[in-house]
Amino acid sequence: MADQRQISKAVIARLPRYYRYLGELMEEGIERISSNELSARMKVTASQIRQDLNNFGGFGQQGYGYNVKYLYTEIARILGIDRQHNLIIIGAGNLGQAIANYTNFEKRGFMIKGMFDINPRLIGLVVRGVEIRGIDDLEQFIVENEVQIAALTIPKSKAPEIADRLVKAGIKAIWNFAHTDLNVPDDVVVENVHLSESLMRLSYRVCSMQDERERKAKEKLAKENAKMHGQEA
Amino acid sequence: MADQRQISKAVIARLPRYYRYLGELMEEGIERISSNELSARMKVTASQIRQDLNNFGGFGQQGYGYNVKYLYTEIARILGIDRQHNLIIIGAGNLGQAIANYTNFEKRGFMIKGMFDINPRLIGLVVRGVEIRGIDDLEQFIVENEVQIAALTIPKSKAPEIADRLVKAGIKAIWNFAHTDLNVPDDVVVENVHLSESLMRLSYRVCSMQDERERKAKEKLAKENAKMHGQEA
DNA sequence: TAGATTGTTAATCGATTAACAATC
DNA sequence: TAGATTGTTAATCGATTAACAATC
Repeated sequence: MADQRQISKAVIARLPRYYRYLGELMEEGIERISSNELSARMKVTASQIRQDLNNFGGFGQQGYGYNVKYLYTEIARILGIDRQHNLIIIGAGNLGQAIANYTNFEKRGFMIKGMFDINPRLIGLVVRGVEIRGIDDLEQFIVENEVQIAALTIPKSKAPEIADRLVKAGIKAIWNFAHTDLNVPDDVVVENVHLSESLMRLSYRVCSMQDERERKAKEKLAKENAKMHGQEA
Repeated sequence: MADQRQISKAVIARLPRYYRYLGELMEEGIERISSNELSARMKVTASQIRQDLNNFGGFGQQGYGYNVKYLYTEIARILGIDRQHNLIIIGAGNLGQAIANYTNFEKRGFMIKGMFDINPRLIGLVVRGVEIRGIDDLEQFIVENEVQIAALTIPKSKAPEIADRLVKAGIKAIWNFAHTDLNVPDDVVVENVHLSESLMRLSYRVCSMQDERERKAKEKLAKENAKMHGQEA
């Protein structure tokens, strides 16, 4: 039931993707799937799928494969999305509202209990049934509503201070969209979503793709040139 | 000048973080830094820093360390953020607008040329000087404005169809926020930002932290119990 | 039973860390 | 020059892939 020894970060990172594909299989009405078939769909090796899943126990059956529905619920359990998580959003700008409006989060057990902002013009507004509050009420609200997770969608300048307040108020995890790293105690989880870093990685890949294209084009040209001269000679 | 052999994905993933820290060092007015000092700040090994940077050439100097400003501009060059990238945003909801409103992207050379949506009530609105257009104009706009990158902030149901249109129109990269994987040719870059997967990873980590806490508490209790009985005997 | 496919061990590959000679 | 710190090679560690016996 409890997770045995330390599972590698790479495995955890892949689990949600398995979960997504299993959900799609269920929608397609597929009842069972072999690691080989899933491997073809997901473009990972069948070996990796079996290895990954076996970190948590044997969910398959020799000669049969995996039962889609069973595996789906098991992964949900492993990820902890079969339980309810109370969540607040700090920063009610576009990003905060985007998160508030994504209904699927609630399907996965992430209940948005409140939103907070310092902008007086936003305070009092209601987004998807959730009222935007002033940041002063933060600590009390966290305790009263048993909030475990805070999404931090505020500018980086305010982030460290708010993070400290969240930690002191007993928050268990911070979903950090601020463009900075946070210093928190070891037992507080920080999951970073650094969009600017993601965009830079994309930039790198675009540029190296471009470089490769140019290199190949040059190579081709050189080859053709050599051939031409060969014909002339 | 051109990147030599294939650099590992892990190294690329770390570059933007180096860039961020170097930017902060510059703001603090620090001119030079050793791999050891940087290692302490960033909480990675000095060895890894030197190894990473040396993939792209020797930016440091023995006995001195690294010149912050020089390294900063070199990493910018490697990441390709010293050049201009023309970008469009498809999907002008909260997430699309959040991206449009993040001014730092433009500082890094990402120019938001246009926004698109199917919602007629959004079409014609202007976000940060960028007009929201109907999706019909997509192909023509991409060609006329030499758009290289498209941020896809639309529901997953529409994503594959739009991705196809983008590819046919000659887009070089897709920054994909839709909750699905995209099938594109090998020479089109896809950088995924799957927020729901990020939140599930956070969920896993919160739960296993909780498990660990409980395990430790139980252990402690057992030990204390044993001690008590020892005293009694 | 025979065929299929898992669970799991062993082999390979790649990434990180340690160590140190080169050199500023 | 002596001290500091890089660049780079070697050693270690971890993750992925291959292979196959177990078993449904």
